[in-house]
Amino acid sequence: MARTLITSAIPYINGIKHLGNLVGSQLPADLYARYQRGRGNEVMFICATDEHGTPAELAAAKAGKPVAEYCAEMHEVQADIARRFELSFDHFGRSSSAHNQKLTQHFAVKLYENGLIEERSETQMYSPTDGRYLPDRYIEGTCPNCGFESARGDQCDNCTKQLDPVDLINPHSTISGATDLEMRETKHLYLLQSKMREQLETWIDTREGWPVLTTSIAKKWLTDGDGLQDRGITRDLNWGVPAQFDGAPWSGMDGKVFYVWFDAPIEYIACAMEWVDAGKGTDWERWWRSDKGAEDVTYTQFMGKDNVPFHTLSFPATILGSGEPWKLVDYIKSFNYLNYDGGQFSTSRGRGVFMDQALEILPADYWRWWLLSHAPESSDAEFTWENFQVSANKDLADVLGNFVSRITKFCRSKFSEAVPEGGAYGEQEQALITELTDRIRAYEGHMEAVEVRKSAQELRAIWVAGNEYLQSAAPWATFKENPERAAAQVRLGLNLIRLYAVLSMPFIPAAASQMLEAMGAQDATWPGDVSEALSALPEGHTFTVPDNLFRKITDDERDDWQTRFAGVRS
RNA sequence: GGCGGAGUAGCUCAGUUGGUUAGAGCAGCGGAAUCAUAAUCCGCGUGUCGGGGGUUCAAGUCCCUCCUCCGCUACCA
Repeated sequence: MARTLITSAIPYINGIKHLGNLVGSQLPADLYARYQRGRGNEVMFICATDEHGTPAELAAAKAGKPVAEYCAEMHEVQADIARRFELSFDHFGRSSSAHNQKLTQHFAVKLYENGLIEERSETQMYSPTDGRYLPDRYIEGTCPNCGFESARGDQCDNCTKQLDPVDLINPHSTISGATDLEMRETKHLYLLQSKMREQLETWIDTREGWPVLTTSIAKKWLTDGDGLQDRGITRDLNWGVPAQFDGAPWSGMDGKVFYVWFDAPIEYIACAMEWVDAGKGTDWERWWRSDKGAEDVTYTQFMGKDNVPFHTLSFPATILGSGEPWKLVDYIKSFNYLNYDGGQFSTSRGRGVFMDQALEILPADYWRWWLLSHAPESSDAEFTWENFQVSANKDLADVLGNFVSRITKFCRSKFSEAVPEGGAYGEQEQALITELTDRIRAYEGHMEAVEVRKSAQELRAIWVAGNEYLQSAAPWATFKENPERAAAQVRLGLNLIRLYAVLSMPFIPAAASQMLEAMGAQDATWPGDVSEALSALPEGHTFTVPDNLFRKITDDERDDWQTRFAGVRS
């Protein structure tokens, strides 16, 4: 049995994520995990909250809570929403876990021992009023280049020129507005990624079939300017993995923590340890240690394009640089951005639909289907309410939902709520089986290749094939002259419902479960031989007519939502 | 500025290593059917493949150039 390790980029703790965040990592990762499980493979699907860094501290302060308490609460909020979206994580961990702290420190020691970490002194903006060092983008001032008054310390939004905070005229803190900023000398640990440039480039160059988006971003960072740069992996913050600890081969790092991008990917591993603690499994090493059973694991990562440099370069540098046999990623699936109705989704400005709001409006399946069938794979994609309404109504309600409805109701009215007996499958049925076999094999191919949109397209075509069959077989007509023939046709139709449930489970798990339940199906194994799969419900097997699987989105609702979500999230 | 992605039918998008009349879904028009959620099925596409130039027997696909949109640009995560 093949084993698949799947990780989704871990969402930042700072608030509820919007649909763009969801479709960029967690949702496609869930699709793939569900598919692999459906195929009978052993799966470990990991996600967590990313809890460290300046924004977490500031959000906690704004909420008037200690940061640990704030993170614990927000973790629960995100975990609850993930459950309601039916994201099937085997474990949803926390980057602030004790396991991650210990493992992060372990990696740092190994990297240091291997000559890949060194101390460097630098000067940083410090704000006495805020009592903290300020990252460049938390400082604003007048751009020395174009005179724009709200230029950020890292880059001017007006003239796009890259800046250094010390260049700004009248610099001030964006947190407090304080202007008494001063440059202070501070010491940090640097990960010497430049020493690993060749090794990383060779690794990237030998990956096959990776998305262009993934490799092009990685190559750019490897070759741009002087090539891959060393990176500071500590920060002057209170909240995070302490950089000074028992057994640390350096000193003077008191009061500093590791940079969130250093410890966040390590949480992928630590999360498996949390999974053991939670009593969900016993052996995390057979997933993560090549010397302890993970050599035959296939590891796939999902993320938005902004995460690519850290997953193609920084994290592999950590893994490879440790010199220890940790599992390295086999395939990196990256996504472009989803835009919202002519602009960007914006967490800070509250623009667009957020995960909790989406679920207040409609069940998860509607969102899952639209988002996945329009996943921003080849380029940025756009969410519009009209497109959402049309897709959901047409694909889910009309093509799939109505198919289930028409066949079950016809059977109930002309036969009973049991699979009709008599008659036999003939040429027409054989033709359908042939078509479905081709399409299911194509569907599998697209899923294996993590081609999300193509998979959705193929699944839809599989649903359509059922309607085509019913239309040409016309059991309502044959019933009048040849009830036996109609019985066989309806029997096939009912079996299609069960088959569709199995195939659709990765996309729309709730509806798929309803279909299985209505059909009283015990067997939900993936179809090998389609002819066999369409005999799973035997003659005389009882079922119930389910409620309509999907209701239609009305024009009024669409207009209402469009207005409601146009402005700022309250 | 640099780098990357994108530009194909009214809309959303497919188009492997260049190879016959450029495809799908939706919308639109016509028809069939009446089991079903006014659902379904069938038929109907003359598109300067962003503009221009080039290579080739052959270019949506390769090369050059220009235009437009988006993203990244290393201390947000």
